[in-house]
Amino acid sequence: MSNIKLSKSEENYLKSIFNLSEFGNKQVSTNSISKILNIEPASVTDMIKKLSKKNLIYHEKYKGSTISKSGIKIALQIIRRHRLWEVFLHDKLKFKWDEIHEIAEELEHVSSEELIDNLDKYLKYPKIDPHGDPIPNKLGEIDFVDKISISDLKVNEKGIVSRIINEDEEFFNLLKKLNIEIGTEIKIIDKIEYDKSV
Amino acid sequence: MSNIKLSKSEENYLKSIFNLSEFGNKQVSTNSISKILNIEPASVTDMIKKLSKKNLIYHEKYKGSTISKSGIKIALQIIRRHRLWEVFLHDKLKFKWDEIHEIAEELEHVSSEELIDNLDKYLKYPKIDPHGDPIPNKLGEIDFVDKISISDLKVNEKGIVSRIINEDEEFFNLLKKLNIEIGTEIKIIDKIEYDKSV
DNA sequence: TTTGTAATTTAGGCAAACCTAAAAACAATA
DNA sequence: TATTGTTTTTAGGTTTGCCTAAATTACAAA
Repeated sequence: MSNIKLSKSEENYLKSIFNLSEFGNKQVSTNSISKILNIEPASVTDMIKKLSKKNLIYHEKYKGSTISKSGIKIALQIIRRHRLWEVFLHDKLKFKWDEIHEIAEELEHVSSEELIDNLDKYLKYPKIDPHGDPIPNKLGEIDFVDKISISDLKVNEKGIVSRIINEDEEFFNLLKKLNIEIGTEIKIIDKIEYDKSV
Repeated sequence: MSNIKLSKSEENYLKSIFNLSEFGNKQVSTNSISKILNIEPASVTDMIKKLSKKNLIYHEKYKGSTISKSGIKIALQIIRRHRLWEVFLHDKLKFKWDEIHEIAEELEHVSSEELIDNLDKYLKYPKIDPHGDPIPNKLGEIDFVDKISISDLKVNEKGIVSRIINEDEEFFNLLKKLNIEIGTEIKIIDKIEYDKSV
């Protein structure tokens, strides 16, 4: 069951809805999907109808959308593919960690299960991707690791960068200039309210 | 110039036209494209118009199509991607050589030049793919190797299988049963006219 | 040279995934 | 509660890549 091949678009919507919903717990507004995918709200409504008909999400008119169990399952597989490809691109093809996202965004839609399983094996079943994000296994299970946000660290406390969430280019460049990568030990020197400095 | 991103469809047409044209030398009929791509002739005509407008092929109404220089260039790049991915799938991910074609068919459309260059490097610049077909380099140049067709071998002559052209499943299965792979030494025992036996 | 058939093109349609403009529902607050 | 502003949906288009049916052209055989 649930082996209906989805289009690239459908996959991207599902992934976004999953991400916005915080593991399927929150209702997601049409507007937020629109913003994240850079697609007009009217078009988002179209796709919401389509995904609803396939029971991948539930939709309450004018209220918002919730991702279903089977929707979550699929979203986790897409995320799994994405992150495995990121590991490959970074570890094997020697791409910088700030160049891999875009390419993985394409590769994640190549939909051979055998391909992903063999890739997983080849990479020795990695648990996190080069950004420090956990990689779901074949069953969609995620190995969580204790982590706190840098903005929750207090002044003078130390930590090790294990995950970089913000994905815009400016931020990437800032980190690059500061030589900050996954594994780098950092120490909070000062904090600006509504922000944080390192 | 010529850096207009092509759609998956356009790429597939271009690749087929190139293959049918024998390196751009022959005119290709609408019908032959239709058959190879499993798309109705009327639709092929549509796409021919589109590719003509982009100067990737020349078309004489009711006569046939010829691939242009820039068309060939692009086709070779697609073939390069396809064959590099096949090497990866076979050598690294340990797919059987008869499973790789279909997956490479998808991967070849992921259009990052840097990705392909890094993959090429990672695979140590292979010259042939697991089927024995030559892999064009970054510039589209191909390293030819002397080869003759098995049907041109005479009775009792020996040869080494270096390339398997026929791509349908039945034929794959036959070769598998006979344990024939790239590199296998074969000897012609008998010949049936209009066919060949090993 | 005519004619019949096969190949090709034209014409008109459809689904997917977008869009803009306008209507409807909801929410916030005066 | 009435009004205003924001979100969401509906309605109607567009492009891409396909389809079927019908018309046109090419070509070979009588």
